[in-house]
Amino acid sequence: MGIPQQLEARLREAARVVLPDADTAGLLVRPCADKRFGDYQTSGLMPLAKARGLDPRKLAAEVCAKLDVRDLCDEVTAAGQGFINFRLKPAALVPVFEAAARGEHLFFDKATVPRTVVVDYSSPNVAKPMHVGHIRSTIIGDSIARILRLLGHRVITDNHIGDWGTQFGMLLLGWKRYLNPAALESDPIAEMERVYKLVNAECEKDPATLQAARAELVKLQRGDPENRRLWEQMVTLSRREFDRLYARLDVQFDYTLGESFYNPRLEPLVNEFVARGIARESEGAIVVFFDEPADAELRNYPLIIRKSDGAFNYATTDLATLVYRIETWRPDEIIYVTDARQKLHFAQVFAAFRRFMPEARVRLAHVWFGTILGEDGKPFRTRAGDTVKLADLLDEAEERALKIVTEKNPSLPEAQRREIARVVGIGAVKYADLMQNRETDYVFRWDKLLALDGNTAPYLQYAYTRIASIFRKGQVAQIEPRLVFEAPEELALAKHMLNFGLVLENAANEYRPNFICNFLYELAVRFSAFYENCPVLQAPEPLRLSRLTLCHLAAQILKTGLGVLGIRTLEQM
RNA sequence: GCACCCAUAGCUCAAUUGGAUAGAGCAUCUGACUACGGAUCAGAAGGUUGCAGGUUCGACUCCUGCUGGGUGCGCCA
Repeated sequence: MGIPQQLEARLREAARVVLPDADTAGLLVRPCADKRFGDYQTSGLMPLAKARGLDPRKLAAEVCAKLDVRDLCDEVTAAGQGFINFRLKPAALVPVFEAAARGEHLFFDKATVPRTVVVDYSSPNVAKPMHVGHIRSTIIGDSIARILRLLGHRVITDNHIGDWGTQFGMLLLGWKRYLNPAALESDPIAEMERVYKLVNAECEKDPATLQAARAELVKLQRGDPENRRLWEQMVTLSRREFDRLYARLDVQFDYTLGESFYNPRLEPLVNEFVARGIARESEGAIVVFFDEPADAELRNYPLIIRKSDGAFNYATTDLATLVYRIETWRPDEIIYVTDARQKLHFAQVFAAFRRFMPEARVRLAHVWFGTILGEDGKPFRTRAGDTVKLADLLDEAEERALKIVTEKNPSLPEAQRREIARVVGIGAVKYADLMQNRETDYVFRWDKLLALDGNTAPYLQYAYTRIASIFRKGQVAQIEPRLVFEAPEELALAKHMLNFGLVLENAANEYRPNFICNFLYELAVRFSAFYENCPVLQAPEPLRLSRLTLCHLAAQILKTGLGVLGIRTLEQM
């Protein structure tokens, strides 16, 4: 158990002595925002005092008197309106750090009760290029999956690709009429997109073309062998392109079960909804109405699960997907990572699902993120103007990084510079996206995504390489863990590391990778201060070993923390 | 029309169950390279947290109203 967790446990014990019947679940110990107060604080006694009509200062003082943390803290004080502040005793860090340096832990605990969590993210559409709009879902989803895995949970990632739907009528028609085989060879998705757009434009003017496209769709849906074959080819070609991008992004999926996978399940599902009275016919469609008090906010937003023409829509597919996941993996939780525009849709699907399987205890989370805006602050519309393809963005990022690596380190062989540029460029793009609160709208700016200075991934990677450089230069392979504190920068660095576990937990609970970015950036800032003020290799023993221990652990946290963001570290850059 | 989301420094963003004096980066200005990588560091400046009320010991955070922007709303996904 980590130090903040121990403080919290002791605090709760003391609070129970003073207030035997109190619910201490809300009694949390958190790092002090202002270090002048101490290292950790609790503000949780004030609500308890208020509920009982007690004087919060007095309560804090009483709990403080019962609090036995002499082994961990120099100073524990009741302060302000009813806070308790803790200041750690440097000696208390020694066993924790020595254990960490021996590889026994890295300042976090694995979950005692592992959960099974399905994470649904990325979900590109067949025959369309992945553009910047897919970056957030892919990167945030991947990071959430990595965080949960690090914390010891069983994670199942599933890429719910758009491989079915009405667009295939036009695609099939376009394929048959306008396909350029050579273009398909060199850039399949671009060519599929081209013929799709051609037919789409034609349909708007010419009813006959629209009719023909619909006929192709019907043939596909009825299992026509020719159309089925073409459709399979479209899916295969698209997935090959997606996989190329996922490889560049270092993103993997356990499953890629697209919408088409659920086709056989749609009709039986709708029938059961109707048979059980959850859905009913309305204006020719089959609709779920939310008339129960629990679903009051959806009262005016019914959910169509079968269209009046008999076809199913994405709500049907999402419900079938949900049921399949429950039956197949028995998850404790399912996480959907999509943009904010789908909030109502998921609220509807989740509510319909609760009616269908009220006994399911699964937690359903729609992890949404802000709309992508252009630099003018208006929504970034792919249809209207320039769509920035993800592949082009990554190319540009790597090019910029290569230029800088070549400037800084011209003596490195080109292959190595290219590899560094790849890790730095992709890392910068990911970090720029992950570091901000996912709920705020996302302004797409080349400069922001490709920035290599300031609070960016390269800054963190650079801190890591400086540490690697120390070990290289000192020819230090293994260290005997020691810990002595001389300079204030050493203590500040060490204390920060203790919070890695809290941050991982918070990031997992709130689905907010940016908490980890903040933590790592602060770690790197503290490391830089340490680096400026505390010579390592030239320090006399035992200071040298102690500083090497701090360096080693800071590097481990940087590597692991960047790792759960999907960002790699380098020994040299 | 109804619902949801957002508004924080010039710009892009943080702010850990409602907690103490709202923090970073970029840009601007001033400094620091004969210590382990200057993709760095130290410092300055920059704020009526959209407006007006309310709840609270305490509000960027919760409630109400308003302004401005965005998104969605039975047969696209």
